[in-house]
Amino acid sequence: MPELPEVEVTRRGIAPHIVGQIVKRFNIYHPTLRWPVPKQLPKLLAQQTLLDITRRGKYLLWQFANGTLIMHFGMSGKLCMTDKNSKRKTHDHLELLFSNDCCLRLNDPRRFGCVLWTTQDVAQHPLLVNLGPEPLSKNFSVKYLQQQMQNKQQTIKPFLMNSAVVVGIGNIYATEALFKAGIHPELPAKKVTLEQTQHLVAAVKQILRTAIHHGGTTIRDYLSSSGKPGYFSLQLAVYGREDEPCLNCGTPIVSIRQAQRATAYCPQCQKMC
DNA sequence: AATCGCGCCTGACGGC
DNA sequence: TGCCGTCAGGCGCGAT
Repeated sequence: MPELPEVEVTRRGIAPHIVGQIVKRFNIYHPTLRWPVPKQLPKLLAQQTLLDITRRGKYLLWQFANGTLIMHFGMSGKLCMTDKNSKRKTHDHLELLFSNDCCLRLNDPRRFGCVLWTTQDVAQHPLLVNLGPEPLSKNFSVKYLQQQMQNKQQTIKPFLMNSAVVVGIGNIYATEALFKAGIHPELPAKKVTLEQTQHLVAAVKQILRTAIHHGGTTIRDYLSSSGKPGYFSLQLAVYGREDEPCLNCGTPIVSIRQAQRATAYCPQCQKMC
C-alpha cells in the first residue's frame, strides 16, 4: 500500500521525464475509481504543458496552466512508465502520453485510488484543505504534536494515522514509528509524555526519510511493472511479525486490532508510561 | 465535537 | 484442482 514515501519516490522518479512536456493524449480505460474519473479530462488536458508535479500527503498534484490533476493511489495504485505501444495490463485504468513519447499508466487493482480535476487553488480542495502538516516539515514538531495530543482520549496509534493531525502516516509506518519510539500503541494520546513525544517525532521523520531513501535506490523497479514498492526493501521491525521475536529483546511480538487495523507491538519494549 | 465503523474492491491464502 | 470464505487496508462519510 503506497504511503507517503512511495508517493514521493514516484514523484521524484517521473518528474524529470515529464515536467515541461506537453500532453499528447489522455486515455481513460476504466473510469470507475473511488470516484468517477472526470469524462472531460482527455479534452481538458490535450496539448497542455505539465508545469510541475508536486505532492501533498499521499496526493500527487499535476499542475497545468488550466488546472490541477489530483491523483491518489489508494491501497494498490501505482504508476508505470512504459512504452506507448506496450500491451496494456489488467487494471491499467488510464494513461498519460507526453510529447516526448513518455507514457504513464495508472494501475490500481482495488480501485481505491482517485483521479480528479480542479481549476481552483488545489490547497483549498475539499480533499486537501483539512490536512495536517507534512511529517518531514518543521511544522511537524514536538510542540505541535504535544498541542494536538492535549485532551485527546483516542489511543496514539489511530491518532497518528489521522491525516488532520499529520499526513502520510499509514498503518505500516505508524506501527513502526511507535515501536522505534518505545510507545505502547494503546496509550491515550493525552498521556504521551514530553520525552515520548520527542522520540515519536524523531522516529516518524527518520523512518520516512529512510523509506524515501531506500525507495530512491529501487526507483527503476518501482516504476516498472515488475517493481516492488520501496517499503519492501525496508527492514520492518514489528509490522507483520506477530509471534516472532522482538529485534530488541526477543519477546514475541503481539498483534492486536485498533480501529479495524492490525497493530503489532512488543509488550516489553513499548510502554504505557 | 470527537470518535467509531462501514464500504468501496481485488488478490492472496487457507480449508475442505 | 478448485471453489469459497476470510482478510487486508486508505480514507471519506454517515452514525453515534
